[in-house]
Amino acid sequence: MTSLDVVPFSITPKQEQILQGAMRVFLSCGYAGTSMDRVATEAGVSKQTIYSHFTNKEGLFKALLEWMTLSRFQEVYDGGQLRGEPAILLRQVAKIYGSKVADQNYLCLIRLVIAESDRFPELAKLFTTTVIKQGRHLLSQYFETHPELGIADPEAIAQIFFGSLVSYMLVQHILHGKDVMPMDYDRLVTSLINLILAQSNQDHKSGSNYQADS
Amino acid sequence: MTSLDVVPFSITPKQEQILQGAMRVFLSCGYAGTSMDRVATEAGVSKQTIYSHFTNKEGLFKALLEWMTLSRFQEVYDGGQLRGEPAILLRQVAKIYGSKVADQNYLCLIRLVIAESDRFPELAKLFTTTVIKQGRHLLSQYFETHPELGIADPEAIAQIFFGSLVSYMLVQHILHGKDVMPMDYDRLVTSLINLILAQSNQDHKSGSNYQADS
DNA sequence: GTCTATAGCTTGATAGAC
DNA sequence: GTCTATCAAGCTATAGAC
Repeated sequence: MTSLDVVPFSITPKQEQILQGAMRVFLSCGYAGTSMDRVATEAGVSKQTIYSHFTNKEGLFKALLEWMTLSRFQEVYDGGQLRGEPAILLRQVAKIYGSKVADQNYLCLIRLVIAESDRFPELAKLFTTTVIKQGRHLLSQYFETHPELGIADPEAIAQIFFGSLVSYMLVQHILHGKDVMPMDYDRLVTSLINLILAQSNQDHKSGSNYQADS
Repeated sequence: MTSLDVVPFSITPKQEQILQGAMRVFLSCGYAGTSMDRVATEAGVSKQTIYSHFTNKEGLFKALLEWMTLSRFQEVYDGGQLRGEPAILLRQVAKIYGSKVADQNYLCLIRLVIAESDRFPELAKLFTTTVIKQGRHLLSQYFETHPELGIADPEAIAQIFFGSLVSYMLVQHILHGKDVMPMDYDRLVTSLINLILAQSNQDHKSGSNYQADS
């Protein structure tokens, strides 16, 4: 029923031509706001050509988002395990993340995935699994192999790390936070790294600072 | 030109009836996916009645989002300054935030604001200013009045705090992360609070842990 | 103020020539 | 495989009765 689990992407030149056009329209107009006529014009093909390669509007949309999600992030996460000095590595990860995500096309992809997350939940899950889960897992593993950092819950801290970066991009660049509450990216990253690395400078009385009340 | 700066909201019963219907349709179908016929049916009025109260589809949409944004969050932020023991207060803020935002209608509002942030940037700015900026400011002020916490950059830490919560809600509930990478809210909040409060347990050699490389 | 009826246009999808 | 031509359905917005 769905081709999301295993995706052997082989794209013909014609299909890529169509997807490039579809990308321009879908990313700026959304799913409902995009007309197949407009896609045909933008891609430089006739409408029927689109329908012969992709079943219908829904099929074209799914193919586009799978294509963008997978092709974009396999170039980031193919490095395997993370290595290096904590302070330098964390800053490097934040820098790579910032430069990859701050790209206009990529921000629009995120916005579109969010916008259609109810109509196309499988695409949202694909995005979450491919992009966010893998990032969290890699960083979590790094924390686990560096017990000297004194991190009690690596998975949660990794989620906080990426979550802070995600919400920064979302609020600053998509929700126009840069106009009404600007904040320098380096400044945020610096505070974030100091926060995490400060764990290793104290005696580890883990969990002594709070009392859960549930 | 825009009525976003000062919003003296006085809604007649008829207008509220229309907005209630419009809310149901817009929140689940998006802007382009919503038809005025459907709104009319859902609200139990005729189409022309809508056009006589709100100029056009765009006017109805703007009025709806302003109404929802402002009415929802004045009940959260009217408490003024934050007070109390840090560990307890931070957990309380996270709890209130979690219960307010985890609401289905509110998640849909966020999704809609993000989805239309390019077509309606003013609405995105209103949302950012009303919801996120105010929260960050209140928490930042709290940190400033509690120097014993050893927080070097209150504004950045406040952004990290709310950013972690925002991205949790976004990834878990909107992007279906709860299905592919579940994480307990309390677990995240606990790690987050420990991270922030750990600053006070170490000697404050601020900025000694990293080296900026820009 | 609120309704019904409809104008004028665009939509997703298809048929048939080449 | 790719094109032009076309269909039925749905769209925003308005006109005019009451």
